[in-house]
Amino acid sequence: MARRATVYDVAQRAGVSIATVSFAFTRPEKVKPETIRTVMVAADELGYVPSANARGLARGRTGAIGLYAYDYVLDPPADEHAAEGYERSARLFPLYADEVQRGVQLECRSRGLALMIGGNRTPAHLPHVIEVAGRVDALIAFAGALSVPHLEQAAARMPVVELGGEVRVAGAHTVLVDNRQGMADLTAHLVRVHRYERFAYLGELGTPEFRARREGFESTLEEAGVPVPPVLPAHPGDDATTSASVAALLREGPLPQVLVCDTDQAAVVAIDALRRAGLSVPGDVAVTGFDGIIAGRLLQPILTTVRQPMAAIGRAAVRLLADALDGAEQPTTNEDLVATFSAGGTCGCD
Amino acid sequence: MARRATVYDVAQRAGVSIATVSFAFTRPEKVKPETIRTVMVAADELGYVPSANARGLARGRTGAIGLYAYDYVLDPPADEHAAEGYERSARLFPLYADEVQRGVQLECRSRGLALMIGGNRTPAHLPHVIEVAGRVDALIAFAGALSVPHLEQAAARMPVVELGGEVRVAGAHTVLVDNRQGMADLTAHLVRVHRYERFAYLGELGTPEFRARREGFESTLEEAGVPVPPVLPAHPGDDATTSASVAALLREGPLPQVLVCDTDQAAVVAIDALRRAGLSVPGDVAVTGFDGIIAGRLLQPILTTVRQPMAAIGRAAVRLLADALDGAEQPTTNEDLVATFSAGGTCGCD
DNA sequence: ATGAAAGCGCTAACAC
DNA sequence: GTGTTAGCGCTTTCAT
Repeated sequence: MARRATVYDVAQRAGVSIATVSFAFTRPEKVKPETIRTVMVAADELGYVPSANARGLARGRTGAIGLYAYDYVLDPPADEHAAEGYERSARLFPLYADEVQRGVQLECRSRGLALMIGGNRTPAHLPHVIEVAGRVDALIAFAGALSVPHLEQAAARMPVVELGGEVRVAGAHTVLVDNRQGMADLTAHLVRVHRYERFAYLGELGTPEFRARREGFESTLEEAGVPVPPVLPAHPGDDATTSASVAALLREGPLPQVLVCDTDQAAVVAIDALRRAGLSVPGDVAVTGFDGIIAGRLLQPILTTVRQPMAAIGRAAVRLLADALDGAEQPTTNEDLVATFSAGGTCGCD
Repeated sequence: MARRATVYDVAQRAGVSIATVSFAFTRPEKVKPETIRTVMVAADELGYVPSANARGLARGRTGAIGLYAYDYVLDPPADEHAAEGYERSARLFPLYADEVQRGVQLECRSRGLALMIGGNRTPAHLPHVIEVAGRVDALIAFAGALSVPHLEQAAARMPVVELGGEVRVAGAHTVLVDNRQGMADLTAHLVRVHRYERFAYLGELGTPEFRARREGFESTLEEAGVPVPPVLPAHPGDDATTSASVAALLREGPLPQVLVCDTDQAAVVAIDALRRAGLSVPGDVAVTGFDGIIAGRLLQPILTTVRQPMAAIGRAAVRLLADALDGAEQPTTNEDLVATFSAGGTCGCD
């Protein structure tokens, strides 16, 4: 590749100083129109492209924001076998994080912000997030994707917003969705409308949002005097575990009346597993999810779930950061969004 | 936000020189283990995060690659009215570019590359792509998203791969899909199996890939001695035009037997428009698409189309760039991928 | 094994 | 309105 043209080259060719070149690009109103034209011509001829690195160094800002997501959001199946089922899995459709990312992209675009999406394989002791943090002015992180210390470290040097979390880390802004209430609404529907009494619960407690969902579930059952089932393991991105949990449920019987899953993804996998086992959903077992991903809307019948405003979450995060970036040192803000119960057919309705 | 700690701070705290700090991070084998430990401790205490900008400046590389997509890929509906229909539109589902982007992300991630997704609102005369180009080591661009001069300008200073194009720009690598053959296969199916003779064609000729599709269509019809219809306008991201073209078709009659669309997105919109007009697809008019997006698989019946290996396209692009980046000055490579005819029900099959 | 010092390309005072 | 110049934080010879 040819050596990149620099301000010096352009300045020389245009017969002006490098400062003038710089001004011509960044503060055209301070430069004589004719001079600007001369500079632009020289720049074009040289194919000059300002170095974002140098600019960022000098300005102390990069003009980009970072997005840090879970690993599993992007990870493809490891082997060929998995890859086969993969084609038919929920992963074919955009999941929660994909939808949120789309919102982030849209908002970044309309604000002229570059978006940096982090990689991995980072040098030894540096957490992956640093890889991203070193090149952006602000950071968006999915709740649970970063340890609290790392979040705090990042928040100490730049605006950070945690997405969908329930924990308010010192210095980090948050975009919250009321997971607890959403799951409570869904559970209440199952108890009051369907009169279910034997529940099973598929999910995990690894992040604040999952815990909030579980809480909404537990508290509603307790209020209704319905026995609270244990948490059977299911992790986003690990469909095998979900299937295994369903298998265990079938093996150990008796079958619950309804299987409440803490993500749509788990619900989709669970329904598939149940149907393969010859059971009807919702005939033999009702199933519910959480998130509102597309795959759920494509099931027959449609998945009963709690819809998160995913794109809005992403947009809100960018908006928060953009404000923090040009506004003064703001107090940490928390944007609250609602999660809406959405009755489909898998809960037994219709 | 607190001032970021720099190498100087770390060096001072650890009682070493900045060079040693730098070495400790980048060439640990050249530094005494004990020194490394001292440095790391100091760095941790200070919450030191290397500045990617400074590093990039000094090294001449950023470690990031850029993705430049069409505007319409990301643009949300402009007004509220549009936003309403939006919910029901194909845009709900990932389109061609989204699927390709996913492939790009996956591959970047597994290679430890940061991915920069460009914004807009760029200073006057600089094309948007420059905004991205200034911050990355290599660039991926969708065919037609950039003018040839811009592509060449970018290619002069960094590895560039053009996605899905048919034109081989000087210095740019390409990932090609045989659009011509794909469309020829589809058209042949319509001619031989269904014996259609009255065709309509919805699409555009604005990019090499679209032109290639049209060529595959035309040549197949010509060989079969079937009259070649004109191109009725339909542009990705502009569903209104597509609907208008369908309306014109209905108004001006007689109805063709089959409507060949050069994208799935156009096909989905066209089918919707036809059905709203009280027509049956494929009963009254058969319709076909091109791309293989998810939305097409969800139609009743399934959309007949030509499937592009979208994720594979994205991955191939990154692979190409990564090779170019660490390999020597390579000749421009062209990766060829196939587009597979996929018979659904909208062509009249079943 | 470690330190000194010269850039990398650009911005932003501050002069003129 | 334009030029001079001192950094921005890091890498990287070249000495030591």
